[in-house]
Amino acid sequence: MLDIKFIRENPELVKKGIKNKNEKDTVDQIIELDEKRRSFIAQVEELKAQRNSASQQIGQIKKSGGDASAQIAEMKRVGDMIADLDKNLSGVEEQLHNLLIWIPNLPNETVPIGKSADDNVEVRQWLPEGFTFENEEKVLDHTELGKKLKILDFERGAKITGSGFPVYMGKGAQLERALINFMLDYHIKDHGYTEVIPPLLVNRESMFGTGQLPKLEEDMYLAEKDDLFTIPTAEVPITNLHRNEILEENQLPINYVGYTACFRREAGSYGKESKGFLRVHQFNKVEMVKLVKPETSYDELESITNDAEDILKALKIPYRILMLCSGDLSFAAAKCYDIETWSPAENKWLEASSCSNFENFQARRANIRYRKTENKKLDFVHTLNGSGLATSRLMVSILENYQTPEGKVIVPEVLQKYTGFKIID
RNA sequence: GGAGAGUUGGCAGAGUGGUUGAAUGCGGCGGUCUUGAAAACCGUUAAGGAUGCAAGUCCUUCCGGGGUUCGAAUCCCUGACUCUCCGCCA
Repeated sequence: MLDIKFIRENPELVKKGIKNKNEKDTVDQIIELDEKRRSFIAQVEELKAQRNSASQQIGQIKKSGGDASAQIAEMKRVGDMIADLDKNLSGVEEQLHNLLIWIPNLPNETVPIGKSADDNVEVRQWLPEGFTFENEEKVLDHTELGKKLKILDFERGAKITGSGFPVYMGKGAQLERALINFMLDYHIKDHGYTEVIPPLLVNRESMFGTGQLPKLEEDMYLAEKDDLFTIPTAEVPITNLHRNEILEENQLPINYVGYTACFRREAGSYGKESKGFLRVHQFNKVEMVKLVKPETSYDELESITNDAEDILKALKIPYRILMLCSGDLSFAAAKCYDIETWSPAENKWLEASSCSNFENFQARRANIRYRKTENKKLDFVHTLNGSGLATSRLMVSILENYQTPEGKVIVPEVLQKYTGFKIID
Protein backbone atom coordinates (compact mmCIF):
# COMPACT_ATOMS: atom_id res chain seq x y z
CA MET A 1 0.00 0.00 0.00
CA LEU A 2 1.30 3.43 -0.86
CA ASP A 3 0.94 6.31 1.56
CA ILE A 4 -1.94 8.53 0.50
CA LYS A 5 0.12 11.56 1.47
CA PHE A 6 2.90 10.43 -0.82
CA ILE A 7 0.44 10.01 -3.69
CA ARG A 8 -1.05 13.45 -2.99
CA GLU A 9 2.36 15.09 -3.03
CA ASN A 10 3.95 13.11 -5.89
CA PRO A 11 1.17 12.23 -8.32
CA GLU A 12 3.39 12.27 -11.41
CA LEU A 13 5.98 10.00 -9.83
CA VAL A 14 3.30 7.52 -8.82
CA LYS A 15 1.70 7.57 -12.25
CA LYS A 16 5.04 6.88 -13.87
CA GLY A 17 5.69 3.92 -11.58
CA ILE A 18 2.25 2.46 -12.23
CA LYS A 19 2.74 2.80 -15.97
CA ASN A 20 6.13 1.11 -15.84
CA LYS A 21 4.53 -1.77 -13.98
CA ASN A 22 1.73 -2.11 -16.51
CA GLU A 23 -0.93 -1.54 -13.87
CA LYS A 24 -4.09 0.56 -13.95
CA ASP A 25 -3.60 4.24 -13.18
CA THR A 26 -6.36 5.60 -10.94
CA VAL A 27 -4.28 8.35 -9.40
CA ASP A 28 -6.54 11.18 -10.59
CA GLN A 29 -9.61 9.53 -9.07
CA ILE A 30 -7.70 8.84 -5.89
CA ILE A 31 -6.65 12.45 -5.52
CA GLU A 32 -10.17 13.64 -6.17
CA LEU A 33 -11.61 11.24 -3.58
CA ASP A 34 -8.92 12.24 -1.13
CA GLU A 35 -9.91 15.89 -1.44
CA LYS A 36 -13.54 14.95 -0.94
CA ARG A 37 -12.61 12.89 2.06
CA ARG A 38 -10.67 15.65 3.72
CA SER A 39 -13.44 18.13 3.17
CA PHE A 40 -15.95 15.79 4.83
CA ILE A 41 -13.54 15.24 7.70
CA ALA A 42 -13.21 18.98 8.28
CA GLN A 43 -16.98 19.38 8.40
CA VAL A 44 -17.77 16.41 10.59
CA GLU A 45 -14.97 17.11 13.05
CA GLU A 46 -16.18 20.66 13.50
CA LEU A 47 -19.60 19.33 14.46
CA LYS A 48 -18.20 16.66 16.72
CA ALA A 49 -16.16 19.22 18.62
CA GLN A 50 -19.38 21.20 19.07
CA ARG A 51 -21.24 18.15 20.31
CA ASN A 52 -18.51 17.15 22.73
CA SER A 53 -18.46 20.48 24.50
CA ALA A 54 -22.27 20.72 24.55
CA SER A 55 -22.56 17.22 25.99
CA GLN A 56 -20.25 18.21 28.76
CA GLN A 57 -22.36 21.26 29.53
CA ILE A 58 -25.49 19.13 29.57
CA GLY A 59 -23.83 16.90 32.11
CA GLN A 60 -23.04 19.91 34.30
CA ILE A 61 -26.59 21.28 34.04
CA LYS A 62 -28.14 17.95 34.93
CA LYS A 63 -25.80 17.50 37.83
CA SER A 64 -26.88 20.79 39.31
CA GLY A 65 -30.54 19.92 38.74
CA GLY A 66 -31.17 22.33 35.85
CA ASP A 67 -33.17 21.86 32.68
CA ALA A 68 -31.12 21.06 29.59
CA SER A 69 -33.91 20.13 27.22
CA ALA A 70 -33.17 23.00 24.81
CA GLN A 71 -29.51 21.95 24.49
CA ILE A 72 -30.50 18.32 24.12
CA ALA A 73 -32.89 19.12 21.31
CA GLU A 74 -30.21 21.18 19.57
CA MET A 75 -27.67 18.42 19.95
CA LYS A 76 -30.09 15.87 18.59
CA ARG A 77 -30.21 17.98 15.44
CA VAL A 78 -26.40 18.21 15.34
CA GLY A 79 -26.21 14.47 15.94
CA ASP A 80 -28.33 13.82 12.87
CA MET A 81 -26.08 16.04 10.78
CA ILE A 82 -23.05 14.16 12.06
CA ALA A 83 -24.65 10.84 11.18
CA ASP A 84 -25.32 12.03 7.63
CA LEU A 85 -21.83 13.37 7.15
CA ASP A 86 -20.25 10.26 8.67
CA LYS A 87 -22.16 8.14 6.21
CA ASN A 88 -20.93 10.22 3.30
CA LEU A 89 -17.42 10.15 4.67
CA SER A 90 -17.28 6.39 5.08
CA GLY A 91 -18.69 6.00 1.58
CA VAL A 92 -15.87 8.10 0.17
CA GLU A 93 -13.30 6.33 2.30
CA GLU A 94 -14.47 2.97 1.06
CA GLN A 95 -14.20 4.08 -2.56
CA LEU A 96 -10.76 5.47 -1.87
CA HIS A 97 -9.64 2.29 -0.14
CA ASN A 98 -10.93 0.16 -3.00
CA LEU A 99 -8.70 2.07 -5.40
CA LEU A 100 -5.67 2.26 -3.14
CA ILE A 101 -5.46 -1.50 -2.60
CA TRP A 102 -5.00 -1.96 -6.34
CA ILE A 103 -2.10 0.46 -6.62
CA PRO A 104 1.14 -1.54 -6.96
CA ASN A 105 4.39 -0.79 -5.24
CA LEU A 106 6.61 1.50 -7.31
CA PRO A 107 9.77 0.12 -8.91
CA ASN A 108 13.01 1.23 -7.32
CA GLU A 109 14.98 3.73 -9.41
CA THR A 110 17.71 1.16 -10.15
CA VAL A 111 15.19 -1.18 -11.81
CA PRO A 112 15.34 -1.27 -15.63
CA ILE A 113 12.18 -0.09 -17.36
CA GLY A 114 10.64 -2.79 -19.46
CA LYS A 115 7.44 -4.46 -20.58
CA SER A 116 7.95 -8.18 -20.04
CA ALA A 117 10.35 -10.93 -19.06
CA ASP A 118 12.23 -10.25 -22.31
CA ASP A 119 13.48 -7.01 -20.84
CA ASN A 120 14.99 -8.53 -17.70
CA VAL A 121 18.70 -7.94 -17.34
CA GLU A 122 21.22 -10.68 -16.62
CA VAL A 123 23.43 -9.57 -13.75
CA ARG A 124 25.80 -12.51 -13.45
CA GLN A 125 26.24 -16.19 -14.13
CA TRP A 126 27.88 -18.92 -12.10
CA LEU A 127 28.98 -22.23 -13.62
CA PRO A 128 30.55 -25.14 -11.79
CA GLU A 129 34.09 -26.10 -12.74
CA GLY A 130 34.21 -28.07 -15.95
CA PHE A 131 30.62 -27.27 -16.87
CA THR A 132 29.69 -26.88 -20.51
CA PHE A 133 26.42 -26.02 -22.18
CA GLU A 134 27.08 -28.53 -24.97
CA ASN A 135 26.05 -32.11 -24.34
CA GLU A 136 27.74 -34.84 -26.35
CA GLU A 137 25.23 -37.49 -25.42
CA LYS A 138 21.50 -37.32 -25.21
CA VAL A 139 20.28 -36.12 -21.84
CA LEU A 140 17.10 -37.54 -20.42
CA ASP A 141 14.72 -34.93 -19.12
CA HIS A 142 13.53 -35.08 -15.52
CA THR A 143 10.22 -36.77 -16.33
CA GLU A 144 11.96 -39.55 -18.26
CA LEU A 145 14.50 -39.97 -15.49
CA GLY A 146 11.80 -39.91 -12.85
CA LYS A 147 9.95 -42.69 -14.60
CA LYS A 148 12.99 -44.79 -15.40
CA LEU A 149 14.34 -44.62 -11.86
CA LYS A 150 10.87 -44.87 -10.27
CA ILE A 151 11.40 -41.79 -8.17
CA LEU A 152 8.72 -39.47 -9.56
CA ASP A 153 5.14 -40.34 -10.46
CA PHE A 154 3.17 -37.60 -12.13
CA GLU A 155 0.45 -39.92 -13.46
CA ARG A 156 -0.53 -41.30 -10.08
CA GLY A 157 -0.42 -37.80 -8.64
CA ALA A 158 -2.95 -36.83 -11.29
CA LYS A 159 -5.08 -39.83 -10.35
CA ILE A 160 -5.26 -39.16 -6.64
CA THR A 161 -5.59 -35.38 -6.92
CA GLY A 162 -5.23 -33.89 -10.38
CA SER A 163 -2.53 -32.83 -12.78
CA GLY A 164 0.22 -30.77 -11.25
CA PHE A 165 0.36 -32.70 -7.99
CA PRO A 166 3.56 -34.72 -8.18
CA VAL A 167 4.33 -37.83 -6.16
CA TYR A 168 7.87 -38.55 -4.98
CA MET A 169 8.73 -42.18 -4.46
CA GLY A 170 11.58 -44.05 -2.83
CA LYS A 171 14.93 -42.40 -3.35
CA GLY A 172 13.18 -39.48 -5.02
CA ALA A 173 11.30 -38.76 -1.82
CA GLN A 174 14.48 -39.18 0.19
CA LEU A 175 16.38 -36.86 -2.12
CA GLU A 176 13.65 -34.24 -1.82
CA ARG A 177 13.72 -34.46 1.95
CA ALA A 178 17.52 -34.32 1.96
CA LEU A 179 17.44 -31.21 -0.15
CA ILE A 180 14.99 -29.48 2.16
CA ASN A 181 16.98 -30.38 5.25
CA PHE A 182 20.25 -29.36 3.66
CA MET A 183 18.89 -25.95 2.69
CA LEU A 184 17.30 -25.32 6.08
CA ASP A 185 20.46 -26.31 7.95
CA TYR A 186 22.62 -24.17 5.69
CA HIS A 187 20.51 -21.06 6.23
CA ILE A 188 20.20 -21.67 9.95
CA LYS A 189 23.85 -22.46 10.67
CA ASP A 190 25.77 -20.50 8.04
CA HIS A 191 23.44 -17.58 7.38
CA GLY A 192 21.93 -17.04 10.81
CA TYR A 193 18.24 -17.50 10.07
CA THR A 194 15.67 -18.66 12.61
CA GLU A 195 13.50 -21.57 11.54
CA VAL A 196 9.73 -21.24 11.43
CA ILE A 197 7.12 -23.89 10.72
CA PRO A 198 4.00 -21.88 9.99
CA PRO A 199 0.38 -22.83 9.25
CA LEU A 200 -0.35 -23.76 5.63
CA LEU A 201 -3.75 -22.07 5.68
CA VAL A 202 -4.11 -18.37 6.34
CA ASN A 203 -6.93 -15.85 6.62
CA ARG A 204 -7.75 -12.93 4.35
CA GLU A 205 -5.95 -10.39 6.50
CA SER A 206 -2.69 -12.24 6.03
CA MET A 207 -3.20 -12.54 2.30
CA PHE A 208 -3.92 -8.84 2.14
CA GLY A 209 -0.92 -8.02 4.28
CA THR A 210 1.63 -9.42 1.86
CA GLY A 211 -0.25 -8.17 -1.20
CA GLN A 212 -1.69 -11.40 -2.65
CA LEU A 213 -5.17 -9.97 -2.13
CA PRO A 214 -7.04 -8.54 -3.84
CA LYS A 215 -5.14 -9.01 -7.09
CA LEU A 216 -4.27 -12.69 -6.99
CA GLU A 217 -7.37 -14.22 -5.40
CA GLU A 218 -8.01 -16.38 -8.48
CA ASP A 219 -4.53 -17.91 -8.23
CA MET A 220 -5.10 -19.36 -4.79
CA TYR A 221 -6.95 -22.31 -3.35
CA LEU A 222 -9.70 -21.26 -0.97
CA ALA A 223 -11.33 -23.36 1.73
CA GLU A 224 -14.65 -21.58 1.47
CA LYS A 225 -16.30 -22.94 4.58
CA ASP A 226 -13.68 -21.32 6.74
CA ASP A 227 -12.63 -18.55 4.34
CA LEU A 228 -9.02 -19.71 4.57
CA PHE A 229 -6.50 -19.82 1.76
CA THR A 230 -3.77 -22.40 1.27
CA ILE A 231 -0.51 -20.53 1.11
CA PRO A 232 1.11 -19.91 -2.28
CA THR A 233 4.42 -19.32 -0.45
CA ALA A 234 5.70 -19.32 3.13
CA GLU A 235 6.25 -15.59 2.65
CA VAL A 236 2.61 -15.08 3.58
CA PRO A 237 2.40 -16.67 7.03
CA ILE A 238 5.97 -15.78 7.99
CA THR A 239 5.82 -12.09 7.08
CA ASN A 240 2.44 -11.89 8.81
CA LEU A 241 3.89 -13.27 12.05
CA HIS A 242 4.45 -9.67 13.08
CA ARG A 243 1.30 -8.14 11.61
CA ASN A 244 -0.03 -5.35 13.84
CA GLU A 245 3.06 -5.41 15.98
CA ILE A 246 5.57 -2.83 17.09
CA LEU A 247 9.14 -4.13 17.14
CA GLU A 248 12.13 -2.60 18.87
CA GLU A 249 14.91 -1.32 16.64
CA ASN A 250 17.45 -3.60 18.33
CA GLN A 251 15.40 -6.66 17.31
CA LEU A 252 16.08 -5.87 13.65
CA PRO A 253 16.99 -7.37 11.33
CA ILE A 254 14.75 -10.38 11.87
CA ASN A 255 15.70 -13.30 9.60
CA TYR A 256 13.33 -16.24 9.26
CA VAL A 257 13.60 -19.35 7.18
CA GLY A 258 10.86 -21.90 6.77
CA TYR A 259 10.03 -24.92 4.72
CA THR A 260 6.44 -25.32 3.54
CA ALA A 261 4.50 -26.89 0.77
CA CYS A 262 3.16 -24.18 -1.56
CA PHE A 263 -0.11 -24.25 -3.46
CA ARG A 264 -0.91 -22.36 -6.64
CA ARG A 265 -3.88 -22.74 -8.92
CA GLU A 266 -1.93 -21.36 -11.89
CA ALA A 267 -5.28 -20.51 -13.42
CA GLY A 268 -5.17 -20.25 -17.19
CA SER A 269 -1.54 -21.23 -17.60
CA TYR A 270 -1.84 -24.74 -19.02
CA GLY A 271 0.35 -25.52 -21.98
CA LYS A 272 3.65 -26.99 -22.98
CA GLU A 273 5.39 -25.25 -20.10
CA SER A 274 3.45 -27.45 -17.71
CA LYS A 275 5.35 -30.70 -18.26
CA GLY A 276 6.46 -32.51 -15.10
CA PHE A 277 7.82 -30.13 -12.53
CA LEU A 278 7.88 -27.10 -14.78
CA ARG A 279 4.51 -25.91 -13.56
CA VAL A 280 2.82 -27.62 -10.63
CA HIS A 281 0.01 -26.81 -8.22
CA GLN A 282 1.84 -28.07 -5.17
CA PHE A 283 5.56 -27.81 -4.58
CA ASN A 284 8.05 -27.59 -1.75
CA LYS A 285 9.98 -24.48 -0.99
CA VAL A 286 12.37 -23.18 1.62
CA GLU A 287 11.70 -19.50 2.02
CA MET A 288 13.71 -16.75 3.66
CA VAL A 289 11.96 -13.69 5.08
CA LYS A 290 13.60 -10.56 6.47
CA LEU A 291 12.20 -7.67 8.46
CA VAL A 292 14.75 -4.88 8.44
CA LYS A 293 15.39 -1.19 9.02
CA PRO A 294 14.56 0.88 5.93
CA GLU A 295 18.08 2.20 5.43
CA THR A 296 19.50 -1.33 5.18
CA SER A 297 16.95 -2.98 2.92
CA TYR A 298 18.89 -2.74 -0.35
CA ASP A 299 22.01 -4.22 1.23
CA GLU A 300 19.77 -6.93 2.64
CA LEU A 301 18.41 -7.65 -0.83
CA GLU A 302 21.93 -8.37 -2.05
CA SER A 303 22.55 -10.44 1.04
CA ILE A 304 19.41 -12.58 0.75
CA THR A 305 20.19 -13.19 -2.92
CA ASN A 306 23.70 -14.31 -2.00
CA ASP A 307 22.25 -16.63 0.62
CA ALA A 308 20.18 -18.35 -2.05
CA GLU A 309 23.14 -18.49 -4.42
CA ASP A 310 25.29 -20.17 -1.78
CA ILE A 311 22.97 -23.17 -1.89
CA LEU A 312 23.43 -23.55 -5.62
CA LYS A 313 27.19 -23.16 -5.36
CA ALA A 314 27.26 -25.89 -2.72
CA LEU A 315 25.14 -28.12 -4.95
CA LYS A 316 27.28 -27.15 -7.96
CA ILE A 317 24.30 -26.25 -10.11
CA PRO A 318 24.83 -23.71 -12.91
CA TYR A 319 22.72 -20.61 -12.43
CA ARG A 320 22.29 -17.02 -13.49
CA ILE A 321 20.88 -13.95 -11.78
CA LEU A 322 18.37 -11.68 -13.50
CA MET A 323 17.30 -8.25 -12.39
CA LEU A 324 13.62 -8.08 -13.21
CA CYS A 325 12.48 -5.14 -15.29
CA SER A 326 9.65 -2.92 -14.06
CA GLY A 327 6.99 -4.70 -16.10
CA ASP A 328 7.91 -8.16 -14.80
CA LEU A 329 8.00 -7.16 -11.12
CA SER A 330 5.30 -8.56 -8.90
CA PHE A 331 2.58 -6.30 -7.51
CA ALA A 332 4.23 -5.70 -4.14
CA ALA A 333 7.91 -5.69 -5.12
CA ALA A 334 10.12 -2.64 -5.57
CA LYS A 335 13.06 -4.64 -6.83
CA CYS A 336 13.61 -8.30 -7.49
CA TYR A 337 16.33 -10.72 -8.57
CA ASP A 338 15.35 -14.03 -10.08
CA ILE A 339 17.72 -16.95 -9.88
CA GLU A 340 17.47 -19.42 -12.74
CA THR A 341 19.10 -22.81 -12.80
CA TRP A 342 20.18 -24.61 -15.95
CA SER A 343 18.17 -27.45 -17.44
CA PRO A 344 20.25 -29.34 -20.03
CA ALA A 345 17.29 -31.35 -21.29
CA GLU A 346 15.06 -28.33 -21.80
CA ASN A 347 18.15 -26.47 -22.91
CA LYS A 348 17.09 -23.41 -20.99
CA TRP A 349 17.12 -21.62 -17.66
CA LEU A 350 14.40 -22.34 -15.10
CA GLU A 351 13.34 -19.95 -12.38
CA ALA A 352 14.19 -21.48 -9.01
CA SER A 353 14.21 -18.45 -6.78
CA SER A 354 12.95 -14.94 -6.55
CA CYS A 355 14.43 -12.46 -4.07
CA SER A 356 12.52 -9.24 -3.53
CA ASN A 357 12.58 -6.04 -1.55
CA PHE A 358 9.09 -4.78 -0.81
CA GLU A 359 10.34 -1.70 1.02
CA ASN A 360 7.46 -0.68 3.31
CA PHE A 361 4.66 -1.74 0.94
CA GLN A 362 3.81 -4.93 2.82
CA ALA A 363 4.62 -3.38 6.18
CA ARG A 364 1.98 -0.71 5.57
CA ARG A 365 -0.61 -3.27 4.60
CA ALA A 366 0.25 -5.55 7.49
CA ASN A 367 0.98 -2.67 9.88
CA ILE A 368 4.42 -3.86 10.97
CA ARG A 369 6.31 -1.04 12.65
CA TYR A 370 9.38 -0.57 14.78
CA ARG A 371 10.36 1.95 17.41
CA LYS A 372 13.56 3.83 16.70
CA THR A 373 16.02 3.79 19.55
CA GLU A 374 17.21 7.32 18.93
CA ASN A 375 13.95 9.27 19.11
CA LYS A 376 11.34 6.66 20.09
CA LYS A 377 9.44 7.40 16.87
CA LEU A 378 7.60 4.69 15.01
CA ASP A 379 8.27 3.79 11.41
CA PHE A 380 7.37 0.93 9.10
CA VAL A 381 9.92 -1.84 8.69
CA HIS A 382 11.04 -2.97 5.25
CA THR A 383 10.25 -6.55 4.32
CA LEU A 384 12.13 -8.86 1.97
CA ASN A 385 11.88 -12.44 0.98
CA GLY A 386 13.68 -14.91 -1.20
CA SER A 387 13.24 -18.53 -2.11
CA GLY A 388 16.09 -20.46 -0.76
CA LEU A 389 15.01 -22.34 -2.90
CA ALA A 390 12.00 -23.99 -4.55
CA THR A 391 12.75 -27.70 -4.82
CA SER A 392 10.70 -28.49 -7.92
CA ARG A 393 12.81 -26.56 -10.43
CA LEU A 394 15.93 -27.36 -8.47
CA MET A 395 15.12 -31.05 -8.67
CA VAL A 396 14.92 -30.74 -12.47
CA SER A 397 18.41 -29.26 -12.53
CA ILE A 398 19.84 -31.78 -10.12
CA LEU A 399 18.43 -34.82 -11.92
CA GLU A 400 19.47 -33.57 -15.33
CA ASN A 401 22.88 -32.17 -14.43
CA TYR A 402 23.91 -35.11 -12.28
CA GLN A 403 22.85 -37.92 -14.57
CA THR A 404 25.37 -40.46 -15.79
CA PRO A 405 25.58 -41.75 -19.37
CA GLU A 406 23.66 -44.83 -18.19
CA GLY A 407 20.76 -42.71 -17.01
CA LYS A 408 21.51 -42.97 -13.31
CA VAL A 409 21.74 -39.97 -11.02
CA ILE A 410 24.62 -39.16 -8.70
CA VAL A 411 23.58 -37.50 -5.48
CA PRO A 412 25.33 -34.12 -5.07
CA GLU A 413 28.10 -34.49 -2.55
CA VAL A 414 26.65 -32.13 0.05
CA LEU A 415 23.40 -34.09 0.07
CA GLN A 416 24.95 -37.51 0.53
CA LYS A 417 25.13 -37.37 4.29
CA TYR A 418 21.42 -36.47 4.27
CA THR A 419 20.34 -39.21 1.85
CA GLY A 420 22.65 -41.93 3.05
CA PHE A 421 23.18 -43.06 -0.55
CA LYS A 422 25.37 -41.72 -3.35
CA ILE A 423 23.56 -42.79 -6.45
CA ILE A 424 20.02 -43.31 -7.67
CA ASP A 425 19.73 -46.28 -9.99
C1' G B 1 -19.94 -30.22 18.76
C1' G B 2 -22.22 -28.64 24.09
C1' A B 3 -21.79 -25.31 28.67
C1' G B 4 -19.52 -21.21 31.02
C1' A B 5 -15.87 -17.05 31.64
C1' G B 6 -13.11 -13.41 29.36
C1' U B 7 -10.77 -9.67 25.54
C1' U B 8 -8.94 -2.22 28.57
C1' G B 9 -2.48 1.65 27.28
C1' G B 10 4.60 -1.73 26.37
C1' C B 11 2.88 -5.39 30.40
C1' A B 12 -0.24 -6.44 34.80
C1' G B 13 -4.84 -4.69 36.29
C1' A B 14 -9.17 -1.00 38.06
C1' G B 15 -13.25 1.03 36.00
C1' U B 16 -21.12 -0.37 34.53
C1' G B 17 -23.81 5.97 31.03
C1' G B 18 -21.34 12.65 31.94
C1' U B 19 -13.71 16.63 32.57
C1' U B 20 -12.16 8.36 31.83
C1' G B 21 -7.36 8.79 26.90
C1' A B 22 -8.69 6.02 30.90
C1' A B 23 -7.04 4.85 38.45
C1' U B 24 -3.00 1.93 40.49
C1' G B 25 1.42 -1.07 39.96
C1' C B 26 5.49 -2.64 36.83
C1' G B 27 8.42 -1.29 32.79
C1' G B 28 10.50 2.99 29.74
C1' C B 29 12.44 8.06 29.62
C1' G B 30 14.30 12.65 32.24
C1' G B 31 15.95 14.54 36.91
C1' U B 32 17.46 14.88 42.40
C1' C B 33 20.77 12.26 45.56
C1' U B 34 25.80 9.49 44.87
C1' U B 35 32.99 9.22 43.64
C1' G B 36 30.09 5.71 40.34
C1' A B 37 26.01 2.39 40.51
C1' A B 38 21.81 0.50 43.10
C1' A B 39 17.92 1.99 46.31
C1' A B 40 14.80 6.06 47.44
C1' C B 41 12.28 10.39 45.82
C1' C B 42 10.25 13.90 41.93
C1' G B 43 8.57 14.51 37.05
C1' U B 44 7.24 12.33 32.48
C1' U B 45 5.36 8.33 29.50
C1' A B 46 -0.21 5.92 23.41
C1' A B 47 -1.41 5.61 18.36
C1' G B 48 -3.85 7.30 13.94
C1' G B 49 -6.02 11.40 11.42
C1' A B 50 -7.56 16.76 9.97
C1' U B 51 -5.53 21.64 10.00
C1' G B 52 -1.10 24.76 10.29
C1' C B 53 5.47 27.28 8.17
C1' A B 54 5.48 26.18 13.24
C1' A B 55 3.74 26.37 18.18
C1' G B 56 -0.74 24.60 18.68
C1' U B 57 -5.96 23.39 18.04
C1' C B 58 -9.45 19.66 16.97
C1' C B 59 -11.29 14.56 15.84
C1' U B 60 -10.96 9.23 16.45
C1' U B 61 -9.40 4.90 19.15
C1' C B 62 -10.78 0.61 25.76
C1' C B 63 -11.01 -6.97 20.31
C1' G B 64 -14.03 -6.04 15.14
C1' G B 65 -18.91 -4.48 13.13
C1' G B 66 -23.88 -2.49 14.02
C1' G B 67 -27.46 -0.12 17.44
C1' U B 68 -29.65 2.85 21.81
C1' U B 69 -28.47 8.00 23.81
C1' C B 70 -27.65 14.99 23.85
C1' G B 71 -23.44 11.88 25.64
C1' A B 72 -20.83 4.79 25.80
C1' A B 73 -14.82 1.52 27.85
C1' U B 74 -19.54 1.29 30.52
C1' C B 75 -26.31 -0.63 27.92
C1' C B 76 -28.25 -3.88 23.50
C1' C B 77 -27.29 -7.02 18.98
C1' U B 78 -23.59 -9.50 16.13
C1' G B 79 -18.72 -11.51 14.62
C1' A B 80 -13.69 -13.00 15.84
C1' C B 81 -10.32 -14.71 19.29
C1' U B 82 -8.64 -16.64 24.25
C1' C B 83 -9.38 -19.63 28.65
C1' U B 84 -12.03 -23.55 31.71
C1' C B 85 -15.19 -27.95 31.84
C1' C B 86 -17.68 -31.96 28.88
C1' G B 87 -17.83 -34.81 24.25
C1' C B 88 -15.05 -36.44 19.90
C1' C B 89 -10.26 -37.35 17.85
C1' A B 90 -4.47 -37.62 15.78
